[in-house]
Amino acid sequence: MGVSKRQTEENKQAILTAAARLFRERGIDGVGLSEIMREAGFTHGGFYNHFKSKDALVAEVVATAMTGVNESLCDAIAKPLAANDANRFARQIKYYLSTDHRDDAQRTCALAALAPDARRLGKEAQASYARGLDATLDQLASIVERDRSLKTMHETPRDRAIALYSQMLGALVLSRAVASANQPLANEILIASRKDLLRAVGDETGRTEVRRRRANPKSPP
Amino acid sequence: MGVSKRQTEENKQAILTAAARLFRERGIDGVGLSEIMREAGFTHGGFYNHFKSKDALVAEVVATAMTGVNESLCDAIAKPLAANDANRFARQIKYYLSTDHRDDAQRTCALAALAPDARRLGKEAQASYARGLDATLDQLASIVERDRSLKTMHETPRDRAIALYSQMLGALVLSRAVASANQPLANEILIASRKDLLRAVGDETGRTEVRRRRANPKSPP
DNA sequence: TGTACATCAGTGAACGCGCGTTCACTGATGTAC
DNA sequence: TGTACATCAGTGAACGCGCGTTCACTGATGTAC
Repeated sequence: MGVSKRQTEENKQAILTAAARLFRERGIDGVGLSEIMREAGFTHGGFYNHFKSKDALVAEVVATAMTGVNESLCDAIAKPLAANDANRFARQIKYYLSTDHRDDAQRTCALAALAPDARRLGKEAQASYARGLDATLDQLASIVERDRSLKTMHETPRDRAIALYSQMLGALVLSRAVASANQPLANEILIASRKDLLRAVGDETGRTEVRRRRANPKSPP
Repeated sequence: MGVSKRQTEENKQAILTAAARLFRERGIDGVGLSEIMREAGFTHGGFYNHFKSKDALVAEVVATAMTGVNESLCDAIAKPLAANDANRFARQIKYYLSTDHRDDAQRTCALAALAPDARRLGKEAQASYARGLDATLDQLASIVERDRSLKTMHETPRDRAIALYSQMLGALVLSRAVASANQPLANEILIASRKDLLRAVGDETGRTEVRRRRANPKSPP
C-alpha cells in the first residue's frame, strides 16, 4: 500500500503492543498471529515484513516488557513507586495483592504474567525474562537498603527482596489460578498473604480494608 | 483387538499416567493426544474409547492428581511428611526448594506444575484444582496448628499456611522460570527463599548446606 | 522543482502441518442359550 | 460344559480446522537524475 518509514515503525509498535496485551491475557500459545495482526489493524500476511518468525516476536515482546520493568518496574508497581512516602514497599504490596491487580490481566506486571510461560520460552526470550527479573530484584533490594525498617540482621537486602517478592508472586499466581472456580478461596489467599507481608514490612494499616471471607469448599456457589 | 475389562481399566490408567507426566513437563497445550497415546503404548484413535474429549482427559488428570494431594500431599511433600520428626514444615521446605525438586518436572507437585495452566483450564478441571489447593492448605494449616513453634499470635494457622505456601510456590515458579537462561539467578532465588522460610519456621539447620553463588547478569556463562 | 523508477509495507490467497476428532473395520472377550 | 453371537477396546486411515509461514501482487513512498 505504500507507507512512510515513520508510519512503518508505528505499525510495528502497534503489533508489539497488541501482542503484549494478548500474551498477558491468554498466554503465548493461546494467541495466533492472525489475531494479533487483526487486533493491531492489519491483515496477517504483513506480519513477516516486521518479524522473522513468531519466536522473534515473542523475544521482542518480552525484551520490551522487561525494559519497561527496568525503567519503572511494572506498571502495577510504578504507581506506588512514584509516591515518595515512607514505606514504599507496603504500597507496592497493597496494590500487587489487590483484587484489581489480580483481575486486570492486560496491564499486570509482565514478570507475573509471563512467569508461567517463561519455562517454555525460546532461549532469547527467556534470557530477556531473566534480565528483567534480576533488575527488578535489584530495584526492590535498593528500596530495602534505603529503608532501615525493612532490613533484617540475618539477610542481605537482596535476599530479603527475593523472599518478599517470591511471596507476592506466589500469592498472585495462586489467587489467579482459582479466581474463576472459587472466588472466596482466591480472595482468602490474597488477603492472608497481604496481611502477612504487610506485617513483615512493618505496616499495620490496611489490614481490615477488605472484608474477610472464609473459603468453604463443601458448599460452592 | 479384544481386551478384558480389567485390562481396559489398566489401559485407561496408563493413558492418565502418561498424560499427567507429559502435562507437568510441557504444559497442557504443549502435548498432543497422539503423543500421549504413543507414550501409553497405543495408537491414538483409541483415545475416544476412554474419554469424551481432550478436555475430559484434562479434567480427569487434574482430579486424579488432586486426589493424590488429598491423601498424601504431593509426592514431593509426602516423603518429608512420612517422617514424624519435630519440624515437619522445615523438611518440606527443604525438599520443595531444592534444585532436585525444581529440575524434576515430571514428579513435581501437581499444584506447582499446574499453577501456571490453571487460569486457562476448563471449568471442571479448575474446580478440581481449587479443591486440591484448598485441601493442601488445610493440611499445612493442621501441621501449623499442632506445632506450637509455628504459630504466631497475629495469624490463624490457615493464614500462616497460606503465607508460607505462597512463598514456597512463588520461589519455585521464579526459579524454574529462569533455570535454563540464568542458573546462578535461579539458584540464588531458591537459596534466599529457603533460608528466609526456614528461619520463619524456626529451623536453623541447612542454612549453609548449599554453596552460595551471587547471580551476575553482566557476565553470563 | 519535476519526472522516472526502485523499494517495500500491506493485501489476500495459498501452502504444509499437526491438532482434535470421526469412522469403518477387526477380533478376543464375555454373555446367552 | 459347549456353542453362537453381541460387545467394544484397539487399529489405522481420514476429516476439517487453525496454525505459522510463503508468495505474487499493489501502489504510495522516497530516491536518483
